Formats: sequence, C-alpha cells, structure tokens
Amino acid sequence: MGRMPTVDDVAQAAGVSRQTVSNVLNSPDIVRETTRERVQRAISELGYRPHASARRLRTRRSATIGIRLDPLRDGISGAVLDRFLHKLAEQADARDLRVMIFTADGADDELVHIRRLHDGSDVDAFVLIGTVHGDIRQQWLIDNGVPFVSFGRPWGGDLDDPRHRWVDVDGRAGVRDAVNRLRASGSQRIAWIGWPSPSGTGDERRAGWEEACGLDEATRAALSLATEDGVDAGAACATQLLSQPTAPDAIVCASDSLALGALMAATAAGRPDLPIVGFDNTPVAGAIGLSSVDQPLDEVVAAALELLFGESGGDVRANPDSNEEPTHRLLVPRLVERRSSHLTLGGITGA
Amino acid sequence: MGRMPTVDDVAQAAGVSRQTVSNVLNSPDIVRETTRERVQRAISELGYRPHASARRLRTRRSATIGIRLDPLRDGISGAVLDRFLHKLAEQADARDLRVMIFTADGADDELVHIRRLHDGSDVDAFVLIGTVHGDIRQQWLIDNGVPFVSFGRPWGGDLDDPRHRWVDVDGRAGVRDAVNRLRASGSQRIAWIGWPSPSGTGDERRAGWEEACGLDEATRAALSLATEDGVDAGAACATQLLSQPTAPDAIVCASDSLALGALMAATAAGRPDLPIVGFDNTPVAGAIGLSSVDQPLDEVVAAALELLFGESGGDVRANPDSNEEPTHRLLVPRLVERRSSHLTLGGITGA
DNA sequence: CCCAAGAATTAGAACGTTCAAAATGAACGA
DNA sequence: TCGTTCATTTTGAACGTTCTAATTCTTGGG
Repeated sequence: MGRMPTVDDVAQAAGVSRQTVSNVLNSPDIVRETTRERVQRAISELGYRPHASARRLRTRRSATIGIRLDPLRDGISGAVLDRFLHKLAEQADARDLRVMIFTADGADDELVHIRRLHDGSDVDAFVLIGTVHGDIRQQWLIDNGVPFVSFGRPWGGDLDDPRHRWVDVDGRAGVRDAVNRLRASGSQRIAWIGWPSPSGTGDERRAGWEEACGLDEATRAALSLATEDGVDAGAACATQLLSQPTAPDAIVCASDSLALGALMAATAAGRPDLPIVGFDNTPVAGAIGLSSVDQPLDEVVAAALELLFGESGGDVRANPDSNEEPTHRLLVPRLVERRSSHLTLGGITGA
Repeated sequence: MGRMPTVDDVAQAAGVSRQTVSNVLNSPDIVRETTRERVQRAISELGYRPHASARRLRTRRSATIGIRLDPLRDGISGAVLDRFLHKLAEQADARDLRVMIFTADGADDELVHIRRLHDGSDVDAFVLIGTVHGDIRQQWLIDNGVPFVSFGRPWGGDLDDPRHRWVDVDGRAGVRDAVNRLRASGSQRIAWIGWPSPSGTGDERRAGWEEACGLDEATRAALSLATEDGVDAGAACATQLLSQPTAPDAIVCASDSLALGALMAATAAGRPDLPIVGFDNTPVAGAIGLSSVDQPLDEVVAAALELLFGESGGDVRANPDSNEEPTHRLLVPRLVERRSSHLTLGGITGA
C-alpha cells in the first residue's frame, strides 16, 4: 500500500524522461518501438496507472458524461430508463468514458446540478432524457455552450437546429405498425389510450394510431382516451371504452403501464382475448405475455454517443453550428408480438 | 464563455490571498466574518466554481462513489436495484458526493474496473451489491485496502469481520412475518417457492418460512420448491404444487417474479384467491395488487453511507480494524399487504 | 566529411487547488 | 512599554499530468 507510482517513477525505471512515458500512453506512434517496449515493461512492472484527476486538470477534459436519474415513476415505465442507463454505461466504457449520475427535483434543480458539474469540470457532456414541451434545459445548455445530447426531440422547437443534438425513436411509426398488424389480423375498431396533449411523445404516438386506424373522425373521438400514465388509469379508461355501446375490438396504448391496466380491465369485462398492445416492451410486458413496441435502446445510445463524440474516441466534438454532419437521429422501433398467454382479471376494486 | 475564474481571480477581486479564498470555502470558521463576506461577494460576482479535478489532485480524495450496475435480470427484480441507485444518488448528493456507475461481466471483470477506477483516484469507495457465496470481491478489496460497503452480508464468511462493512435486510424476519400473517388469516399449509441452495439471500428467506410455517419436516419437504428466478419458473413450480394431492392453501415466494408466476398459475388452476406473497415490493407487485415484503432501501442507503463516511460529511473513514464502532447493519423489512384485487389467468401455454 | 532535415527525446512551465509553515495583527497582563 | 499568546492572513511548495518549445540523435545527400 505504498504510494502509487507516477510517471516519474516509470521514467526513471525505464531510463527515459517523463514526457516520453506520457507519449507512450497518449501518442504511441511518435515514440521509437524499442523505447516504447521498454517503457511498457516498466509500466506493467510497477503497476503504474495515470492519475485521472491530474490528467483532467492538465487537459481540461474530464472524459465523463453526466446523466440525471428521473424521479421514479411507477417503475414499470421506468424500466426503460434503467435499460438505457445500462447501455450507456456499457458503451461509454468502450470509449473510455465515465458516467456520473445525479438526481434533481425538476428542471431548474437539474440545471443547478448541471452547472455545478460542468463548471467544476466534473463532466464534459450531458445526456438529457425525457424532453418535454417548453423544456428550459435545452436552451440553457445551448446558450452556455455546454455539450449535450437529448434522448427525445426538441418538442415545439426547431427540429433542425444543428446546435441541439438529439436522438429519438419514431413512436408514430411504431404505433402505426402495431395498428396495421392488428388490422391485418382482423381488428376493425382499434381504440387508443394515451396521454393528455400536449405531450410530444404522446402526441406522436397517437398520431400513428390516427393515421393507421382507418376510422372516421367521430369514431376516432369515441375510441380514444387520454389519461396520466399508470396501471389504474389504464384500467379505468379501458373499462370506460368497453362499456360503450360500440366497444373496440382491440386497444393500443401509449405505455405498458396503461396496457397492463387495460388488460386487467378487459379481462374483468369478460374480454380476456381482446388484443392489446403496449409501448416500451418492458420486462412486465414480457412476463405477462403482452405485445409491445420495443425501442432500440442499443442504437439510441450508440447514436447519442456518436453525435457527441464522433465515430470513436472520447473527445467531445466541437459544438456544432451549421456543420455538414447531421446532429440528430430518428430510429425505428419494432413491434414484439406475444400474447400466447393471457392474464385475466377476477375483479377490480378501488384502492 | 471566457475562461473560468480561479481562486486567484477571486483573491484579487476581494483583495485577499489565494489561501484565504480557499479557507472561506473549506474552513469558513477560521476566517474573520467581514473578510468572509467580502470573499463570498467576489465569488458570486465572478461566478467562481472550484475546479473539482484540481482539488482532487491536491487532496487525493475524489469524493466519488463507484457502483456497478448489475446485468439486467428479468427487470422485475432489477427494479430494486434501480430504486437503490436513485436513493444512493440522492443521499450522496446531500453529502456532496458524486456517484459513478460502470458495468462489468462477472466478478473478475468487476475487479478490473474497480482497480482502474481506484488506482486512477477516480473513486474513493465502492458500493457492492448482491454478495454471493464465495465472493472473491470482498477479500480482494480488503487485501488492497480499498474502502467499500456491501449491500448484502458476506455469505459463508465472517459476519463480524470489522474490515468488511455491510448492510443487509433481514429476509428471514420478513418472510417469517409474512408467514405468520398468513397463518393468522387462517392459512395452514403454506408453501415456499425459492431459489436453489446455496444462496445466501435465498437460504435466509427460506429459513424464515421454515421457522414460522409450523409444519413437520415431511410436509415441509413436500411444500417447498427451488428454482431459478423468473416468472415462468414461478408458474411452473406453483402448478406443480397445486397439482399435488394435498395442495397448499397459500404460497410465499422468494421474489416478486416468482410470485407473479405463481399467481398466474394459481389462477389457471382455478384458485384465483389463493394467498400469495412476494418479495421486494416491486412496482409490478403494486400494479397487480400482490402482497410483498418491502426492503427499506432508504435506510439501507443511509446506513451504507454512514458506515463509509460517518454520520455526516464526505470524508471516507479510515479502514476499520477492530474499532469500537460496529461495521455492519441488519435492517428489518416490512410486509405490504394488498390483494384487494386479483389477477386471474385465462390459460398458460408454453413459450 | 559536413550540413540539412526529420525523427525522437527532453526540459521547463503550467493546469487550479490545498498543505505546511511562516508572517502579521490584535489583545492582554505585567 | 514590552513581551506573550492567540487569531488571522500570506507565502512557497506540492499534487501528477501534459503542453510548448527546445534539444539531441539519425539519416542521407552533396
């Protein structure tokens, strides 16, 4: 447990100068092969590791990404962010980047944290998740020159602003596919349970249903409901839909939470086989055999890092202005069909 | 966007020396009040923020905790770690600590990461989750003097070794309570679905059932099954139990995943009202109205940080040897009773 | 054999902070 | 008035790395 060896120790052991050791580590190509080998040997013999903070102080780069953990929602939908975080940690590691997490109460508090981490040179770039209408974070980050990428489009803003790098999943296309698939299987009156407008993500998903359901406006109005996210809310909506004189013969939902609720309500209403599709393909959907639209999180993360750091490496790219390269990416989700087994609800009672 | 102000800038603006500025930040009590105010004013006027890496280089403390993200399991049980991570980030922030995450493939790979982060002074201390029998990580960390705390006891090791700080939840007591509660409600033949031995956590939970179920050895053997974790596995076990000539009149499971499976199987077998209790109180359990044993993660995290850093503050405590203070904490979980609504399974089919 | 040009290496400084110790100021009793 | 003590502030050095610029070594052509 003596003190850790430094570049100087390695240099002395290898009979070269400090800087040569540094070069072996950072620009191996400019040092003669025989020297490089000698230094490498000394490094491994001494068990030398560069001191990350010293390097960061000198280079003014932290090689660290910051990401805020959203407040826990119902935990079902939250599973998506959990997966996202895993992928991010994995792929960041492959680029020799570190990931730092923090929590915050609301957007203002988040900015306080971001400012602290950025000004202290703790973090080079941030990943924003869950963009919303009128999001104050993006503009602040742009104005202050803090590099970031968001998982989610700048809703209500300029989608093509090159200063805002974003990745998103085309929920509209995903829902459209799901609806088309249901229609191909014979469903004709496909209902929608989603979130209140304006909700960037929710409105897009609903638009997918609207485009593909093939219903006239009056019918669409009768077959679509909006509610906050959650299992109970989903169940309530489905109950309402199914009690109408002209009940739907399939339901598509904006989330797996809603879908699970709908599934329970449908079974309670004696329609255990009613086709229901959720969104996010959470573990719960898998467990109970619910079809769901799956977001390609691997690709999302890869795209996010690429927009920030380029094809490879860990140096954050210059803040784009009106560069040649695109600064956003829209990915296509994929419907996972399940429903080989069905859940049935014995009886729902209020809380 | 000019360069960030440094202590020197602040010092000049306030008409004091570098060190006085530093003192205002780190030991405010030793600097005269009038001076302190003057410096504070300069700090906020200039928008000064200490450079974290410079500080870390000098103090040799990173004020950062490292934690490995477990590989995603079925995502239902994984939700516990998700909550844990949130709490950790929250409470760490309150102590001015940062949290860095990483992923790894197995214990060996985890040690490689830990070594890298520790040697590079990126991280002061680590939080280990999910200790298992014959865990190689603990001994390595102790031998190398790396501060850590584990969420999980040193199974098969010395529970009282002061060099190993750990926090755990008394699963045995939790299951015992659940079983007692079921017996009080009239259940007499309470079955157990758990994990194969040896599994530290699993064996403890099973012991709770064994202690409280009030059955003779032969009956216990007939009413307890072990399987890997997962919804399908839980369903299979429950089906088997319920098809026996003397079926159980309640089931307690080692996890919510197993319990969800059991619930589905019970309903399929025409026993929709069979009392079932899970473990972890995951969002899914809440959503479908399943009773479950809840781990007090708030307290777990608080205890973990306290063992590492003391009552307050962010300086890691000296590695304990045989100190006065205890280096472990066993917390008591709490049964959450639900089951006001029941899930019923229409039909299970193989994958 | 010498010089130019490139390759390889080295020396000194700098990044922004805190530590250790020294210097100054204020207060007090003799 | 003068030392003595304590409170407050300042000075120089150090943390371990990489940058910039300078130096030495190699190579090859005249």
